[in-house]
Amino acid sequence: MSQQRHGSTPGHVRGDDAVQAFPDLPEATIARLPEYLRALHNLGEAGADTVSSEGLAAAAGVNSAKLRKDLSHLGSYGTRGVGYDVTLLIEQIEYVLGLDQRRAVCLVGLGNLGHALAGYDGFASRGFKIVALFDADESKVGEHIHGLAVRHIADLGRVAVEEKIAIGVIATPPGAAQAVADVLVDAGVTSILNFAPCVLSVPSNVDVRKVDLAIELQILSFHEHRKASLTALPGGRSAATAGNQEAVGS
Amino acid sequence: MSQQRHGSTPGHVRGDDAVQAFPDLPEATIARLPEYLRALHNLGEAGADTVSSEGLAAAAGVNSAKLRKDLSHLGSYGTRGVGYDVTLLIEQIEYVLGLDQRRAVCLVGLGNLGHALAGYDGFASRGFKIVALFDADESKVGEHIHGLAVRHIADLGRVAVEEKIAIGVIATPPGAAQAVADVLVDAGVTSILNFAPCVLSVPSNVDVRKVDLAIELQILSFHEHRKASLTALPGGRSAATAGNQEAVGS
DNA sequence: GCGTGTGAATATTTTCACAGCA
DNA sequence: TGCTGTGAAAATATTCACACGC
Repeated sequence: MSQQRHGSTPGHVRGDDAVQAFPDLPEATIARLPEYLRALHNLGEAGADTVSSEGLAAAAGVNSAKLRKDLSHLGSYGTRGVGYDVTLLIEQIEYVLGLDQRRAVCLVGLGNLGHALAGYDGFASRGFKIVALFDADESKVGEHIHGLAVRHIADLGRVAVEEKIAIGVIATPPGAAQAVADVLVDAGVTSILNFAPCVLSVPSNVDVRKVDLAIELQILSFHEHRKASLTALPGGRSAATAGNQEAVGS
Repeated sequence: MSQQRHGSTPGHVRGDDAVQAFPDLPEATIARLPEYLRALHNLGEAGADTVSSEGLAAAAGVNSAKLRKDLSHLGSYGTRGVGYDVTLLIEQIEYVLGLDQRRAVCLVGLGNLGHALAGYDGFASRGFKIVALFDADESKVGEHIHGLAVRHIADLGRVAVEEKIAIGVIATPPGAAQAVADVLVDAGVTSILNFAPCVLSVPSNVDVRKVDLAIELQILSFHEHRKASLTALPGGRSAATAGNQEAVGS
């Protein structure tokens, strides 16, 4: 789902400069670590000191085998017969995700969505700080949104360097997104979260993740369509298909 | 990334009531179809009648082999030596995704994010119509947002049935999300898009997709962290790792 | 010749099932 | 005994490379 491949030189030629700061985690595992982290924080706040793979898996909505395999990639932080130490595991995952250092984020495009993102608590509370807002619309420049002044996009390059921006969030219309990405890249930003429904072209050292709300709905639409066609079938399996989240609501 | 598994009874026992309305498409393929569709619409508007797998792949940010394999699951809609007919392929993908019928969507939770979603053009323009807004906050009820009145969440069940809601979008705080999901499920809604950072527990016939903005940033943070640790290495590979989007920005 | 459609090869991810440690 | 950590097996997904039809 990530748009990038990472790690290891081609052909599996490794083991040379082997003392790598990171075990190279499977991409699928990385994508789940934040969910484990959130679940652990919940459990911690609820007063749990330790949690079993079964319990954490339920809280994170995965099955326990997958969770254990994922965590085993980080090393051994569990105790057999007991479970995982909540605090220790939080620290460990935060370290791996690089959340021990708070990263500066800038947000470009303050339309509907940009406004909402600027005010989204979840960023601040989970290791990120929005330090600058940009828009191309002169009439928006100077406006204060959730305590931050909107700057003109022409200042993006300079400010990105000054403020040591680590991640750029693009919430512009699709037509403007590539130009914004180019400016971010020129300013040395190597991670981009793109909400614009378009493909961005960036150098190979830059990571792009894309969130497209309409795509999510379209995927759901497919499943609706399919469910409808199944129930209409002769031997239809009573409308229910197999499998689902293992979780038991918090 | 989907939280559900779909299709086919366990153990691959199929071929009985085999005349299925759908080829059972791989989940990974389904997740990419909306992106192909968007790219095709762009190409169509730009005046293209046909497009090669190479061209469409570039516009969608994937490689051409993957694209051809994906499309081959839908059937044969290309012409060897020529490419794909843009209009025909659009129709075909829209049919498979069930976008030929416009689906009714309701949105629950009109905080920051909910507001933005209520006004998001991308929904209307890509096959969906928001037909109702709900919030638990009495002071918000009655307020008009982008032409729709906010209703009290107590009406959700009734309205969902009346309006034949196909998809529920949850943009409430995490503490309220499970209760909202329960109401949606009771009202017969079988597809949920969840923006609340929590796991939802639902029956197996209900599909849940989750979008968590902070998780996306945390995944990027991991890659930042790793890139930083690589450049600090002795034999570090010049900061650039392998592979990236094949796309050339529109 | 060009570019789709596809079988075969590879890579990745998930799941199983159980050995081993507290 | 209970639960982690992990090899091995199964299932999915991606990539290769080329036969085939326009």
